[in-house]
Order: sequence, then structure tokens, then C-alpha cells
Amino acid sequence: MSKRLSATSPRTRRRPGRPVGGGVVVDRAQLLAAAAHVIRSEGPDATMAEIAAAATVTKPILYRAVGDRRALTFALSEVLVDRINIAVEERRVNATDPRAQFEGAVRGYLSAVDADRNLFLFVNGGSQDTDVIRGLIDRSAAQLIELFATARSAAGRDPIAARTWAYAIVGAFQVVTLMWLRDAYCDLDTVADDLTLLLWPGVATAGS
Amino acid sequence: MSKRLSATSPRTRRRPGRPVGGGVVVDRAQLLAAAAHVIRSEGPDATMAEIAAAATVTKPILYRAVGDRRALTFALSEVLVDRINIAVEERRVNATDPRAQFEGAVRGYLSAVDADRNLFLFVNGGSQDTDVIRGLIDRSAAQLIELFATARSAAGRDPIAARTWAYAIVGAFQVVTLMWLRDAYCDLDTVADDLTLLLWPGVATAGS
DNA sequence: GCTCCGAATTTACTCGGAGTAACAAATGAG
DNA sequence: CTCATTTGTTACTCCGAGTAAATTCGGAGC
Repeated sequence: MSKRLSATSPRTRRRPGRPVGGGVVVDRAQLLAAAAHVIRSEGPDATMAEIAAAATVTKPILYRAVGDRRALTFALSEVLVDRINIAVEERRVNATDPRAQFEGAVRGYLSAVDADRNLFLFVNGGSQDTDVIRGLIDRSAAQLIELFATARSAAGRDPIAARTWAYAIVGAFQVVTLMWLRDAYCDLDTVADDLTLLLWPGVATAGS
Repeated sequence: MSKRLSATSPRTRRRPGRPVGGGVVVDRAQLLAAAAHVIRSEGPDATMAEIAAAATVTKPILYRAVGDRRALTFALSEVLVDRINIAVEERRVNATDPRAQFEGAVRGYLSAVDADRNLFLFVNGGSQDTDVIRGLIDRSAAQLIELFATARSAAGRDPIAARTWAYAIVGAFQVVTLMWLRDAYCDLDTVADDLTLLLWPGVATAGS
């Protein structure tokens, strides 16, 4: 990142200086929160300058604290995925039988993304770099992979299938959500029902 | 100042406009073919200037013939989707029972994309504009939507589910393919098997 | 045959955004 | 007081998309 320039012999090591002139201490987390806020209000195609300005900060500060746009997107994808996971868990634990759990998870995902459309769109389309998309997918798929892999291993079968299944589910969710957000071709419950109808049979038998 | 002349040889300081009558008529299809070619060889992050140069054409010509980058991406997505559909059909007709047809289609999709990785990556990540992605998805999903909708209508049920199902399948394929292309975490047949395992049960029952 | 007009093209530009280098301000140690 | 170090800001470069102005040639009119 930053290249420290060594001018002369470091006679004395100094503590990091304090902010100048009563400035606000800018923290990576604060910057991310501000970025999420401006994206939510201004839309998914916010520029780095806009994000910096919204955090009452200048661009180099943003860059030093968060990194470049890829890093920002990546970090915000963490935020979004965490939020989605919370919503999914909330819905899932309220159901007893597995299929209802799955359907609850679908609903939780959809409503979480619906509440954060712009962040979803930013994270999904914000970068032409596929590395970012890949990171987001991996993060989204992490639990699913683990879940499937343990089930699969317990059944004494090849756990490599877990990755494919997790990716497939993540992809299905992503695309359905994207199209649904843009077209609103039906209501949330219908989407959740149909998605469950399509995916649940496979998921139910996937562990075996 | 501008130093654009430095790259060109001073001998051929200028190549004036070529005769219109005997010259090469540049056609939209030719430009698209050239674009596909350069993307395949140079990679998915080819610039418009590179594409134009590869077609032995200047940028304004490219822009007049095919439109801006979004239009180019859209057109190339047509090319890719058509190619995929051909491969899918080829594999599908060689199978008799429905499940084998589905699995064949999966294999056809994967091998077609594998043969055109760069084009796939260009089309998928080439634009930060979600409209392009949306168009690609709609195009990919068109047959699936129709297929599901007729099956669904024949069963006397709501055909709106067809869209969700088609989007889900397209998304599952897209993401699985993206991750598989980048990581090569297993071979094609394994991916096809696992994808079929996950999706087929739902697809088989989806019409009813 | 010569000149001028229109169509197609190329050069050279603008515009916008990502990312960064150079500069200024301020602070604590010696 | 002075200087080194850190922090923040201005102003820049770079690069690529998209386009406007300039240029040349084929062909029509004189």
C-alpha cells in the first residue's frame, strides 16, 4: 500500500500523530458505513469522489483507509452478506421442518436484498472485475459449501459437489433477485414459493 | 501536449481515405466477428480501440456500425448464447429420457462456454451497467421461460413461475460456470453431474 | 477536362472517473 | 525553537469511452 519513505536515520521513533485541527478521526468502519449510506441513498453508481464527499473526507483518505474500488466493493459485500445471513437465520429458525426452513431462508434473503436494493446492485454490478464478483460469491457460498460438504461427507460421498451446489444456489438467487428487483414481475412471496419449488427437491436429496 | 504521432512511423504519416468503390465494405457482422476474435485471443478486457484496431477499422466506424460498448456487449451476448444453444441442442437430442436430456444440455452448456471462456467473461463482466446483464439473462432465459410456461399452462397453473425458474437456472449456470472457469476445481463431467443432481429433481416436477 | 459537393473516414479532441504524487499544515520530541 | 513525521488537501496523471471537427476521395455539374 503506502510506501514509507525513510529520509534519515530514525533516531527517535514517534507515535502516530493525532488528527490536525480538531479533525474527525476517520475509521475504516465509519467510511464503509458512510459509503453504504450514500450508495443506499444516491444509487448504485456512486463514484469514489461522491463516496468520499459523503463521508466528509477527501479521496486520498478514503483510498488509504479502504483501498481502491475493488476493496471497497469487497468490503461492502461483506456488509451485505452479513446482513443477508442474519435475515436468513431469523426466518429459518422460525420453521421446524426442513422444507419450511429452506423456504424461510429464501424469504429472508429476498427481503434483506429488497431492503438494500442499491447496495445489492452496487456490489453486483459495481465492478467489471470478475475477481470482485468471485469474492462475493465465495463469501455468499461459504456457509452453503460447509453445510453441503458436511452432509455429503457424512453420507460418505464426494464433498466436492458441495461447491457446485453452493455456487448454483447462490447464482440462482442472485439472478432471480436481480431480475425481480428491476422488473418486479411478481411479489416476494410468489418468487420465494417458486424458487423453493424448483430448488428444494434437489436440495433435499443433495446430501445423499 | 499530445504525442499521438509518436507511435506511428513518420513514413506513413497519413493514409488517406481509401476508395469507396473497391474498398472493403465493413459490415456489422464482420465487426462483431472481429470483436469476438480479438476478445477470444486478447482476453475479456479488450478496449474499444483494440477491438476497432483488430478489425482494421477506426473507432468511429465501429461506433457507427455497432453502437457503444453496451450494444457491442449485447450483440456479442447474442453470438455466445446462440452458440451455447446450438451446443445444448446437439447434446440434448442424443438423449432419450428427459433426465439424460437435461444432463446433456448441462454438458453442452459447459463445453460451449469452456470453448469460449473469454467471450463468456467479456459478456458477463464487461459492463457495469446492469441493463446489459439483464439483457443477456433475458436472452439466455427466453427458451427456458417459454418451455416452462407452456408446461405450466398445460398443467393449468400459473405460468408466472416460469420466469423465476428460468432465471434461477440461468443464474445457477452462470455462477457455477464462472467459478469453474476460474478455479477449475474439478472436471467438466463432475460439474455437470452435480448440477444435474441438484437441479433435475426440481425441473422434473416443475411443470406440475 | 476541371471544379465543386457529398459521403465516408480519420485525426484529434472532450469528458469523466480511478488512482496518486506533490504540497501544506500541524504536532510532539529534543 | 526546530525538525522530522504524520495527516490531510489540492491538483495532477492516466486511461478509456464516446464524439466533433477536419480531410480525402468518388462522382455530378459546367
